[in-house]
Amino acid sequence: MTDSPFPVSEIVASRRPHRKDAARNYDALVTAAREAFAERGADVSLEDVARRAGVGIGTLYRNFPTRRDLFESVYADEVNALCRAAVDLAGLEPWEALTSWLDRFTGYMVTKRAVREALNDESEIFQACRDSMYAAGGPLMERAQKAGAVRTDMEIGDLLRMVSGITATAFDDDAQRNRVLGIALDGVRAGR
Amino acid sequence: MTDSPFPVSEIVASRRPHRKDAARNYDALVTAAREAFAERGADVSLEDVARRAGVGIGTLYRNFPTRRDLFESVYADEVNALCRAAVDLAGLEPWEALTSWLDRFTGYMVTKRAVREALNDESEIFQACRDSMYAAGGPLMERAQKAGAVRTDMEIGDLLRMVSGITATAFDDDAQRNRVLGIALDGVRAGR
DNA sequence: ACTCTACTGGAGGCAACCCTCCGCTTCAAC
DNA sequence: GTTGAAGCGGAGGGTTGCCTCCAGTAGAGT
Repeated sequence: MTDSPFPVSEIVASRRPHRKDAARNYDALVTAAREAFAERGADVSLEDVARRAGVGIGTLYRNFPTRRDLFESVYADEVNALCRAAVDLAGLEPWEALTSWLDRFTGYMVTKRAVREALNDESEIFQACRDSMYAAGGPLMERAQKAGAVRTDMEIGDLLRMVSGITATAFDDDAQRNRVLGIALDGVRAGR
Repeated sequence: MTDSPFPVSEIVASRRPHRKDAARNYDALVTAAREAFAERGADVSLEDVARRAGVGIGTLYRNFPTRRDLFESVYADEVNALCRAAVDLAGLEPWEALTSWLDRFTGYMVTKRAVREALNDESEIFQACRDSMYAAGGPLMERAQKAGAVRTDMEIGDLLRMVSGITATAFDDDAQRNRVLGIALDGVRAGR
């Protein structure tokens, strides 16, 4: 919509079709795919996604010629939301702001099982997503570093990989996941 | 073979068939499967595994009626090796011993992409694997805790999940992976 | 050496999913 | 309101992987 400092916004907008029914179907597909990826992993059957979205399989293929195209759109959508969240957090204390954002990160990243691979993908759109995410999270990180809350021998990419790795693994329950994440984040704090 | 404190050893031994050709094929299958899982993920085609092992698909299915059976055997094999490694490390300094073992952990766990799920699986054999692994790693952990090297508000299960989560994610290179792992392990050290 | 048993391997039927294609429908511009 | 273009959906052909079944083969005890 409005211009944004994050390249991913352009991409998200440019892919959505113009006609009314087409746009509605496009949205339904992305939503359905997000849910499907979240609960059955990144290799759900595309037929299943189309069914969830209430559209024909042909419509899915017209919008997303390959599985990757679909995943890219879902992912870009989440990154986009995440970038906007980073801006809203500027008011908080540096460490607080950073961890709150990481919280959102684990929340939005419903596609997390597949994010692992996306993080190292060379394609243009993933590049843009990564750049946008670093552009969103980098400042929070640097601010926390300048404030002496975060060690200076690491960067935002390290942190995101750490967090996404941990949150993507299976735990007994959320309590354990948070505990472990907290421990790892203790390693991130400055001054040991 | 010889009796061992780790339940997983029994299981590994009990599954291997007696006849010579059968045993040879069994071994070939487990090895082929380990390689295949390592390089193409846990959903390789079983036909491919059989081909790698140089046996017919029928032979594979006789030994391993389901994909899960095959994965269990590969996994149990690795856990078994890992348990034995833990015993050998008793001589080192507590912290050193623990981190060396974690090193082996990430090395042996070629099946790591699938380990994530295995860690929470309820089946008998995974239970035994988990128990064995905790029995092997637990003492190293506790020793490090008694020595004041590791924080006391966590246990071996937390640590293994943390490590396996991080090592299973994609990184630019090994240097980054080790750096991030090191940071997380700093959070594990006592006395912050 | 012989036999009986356990094991072998791959042909083939089945199911799932992929993706294309095209007759029908809906939109929006005029 | 008309019309042409854009979009719709699902039938169906192709591919791939799963798993069974059984005629043939090789090991172990005698």
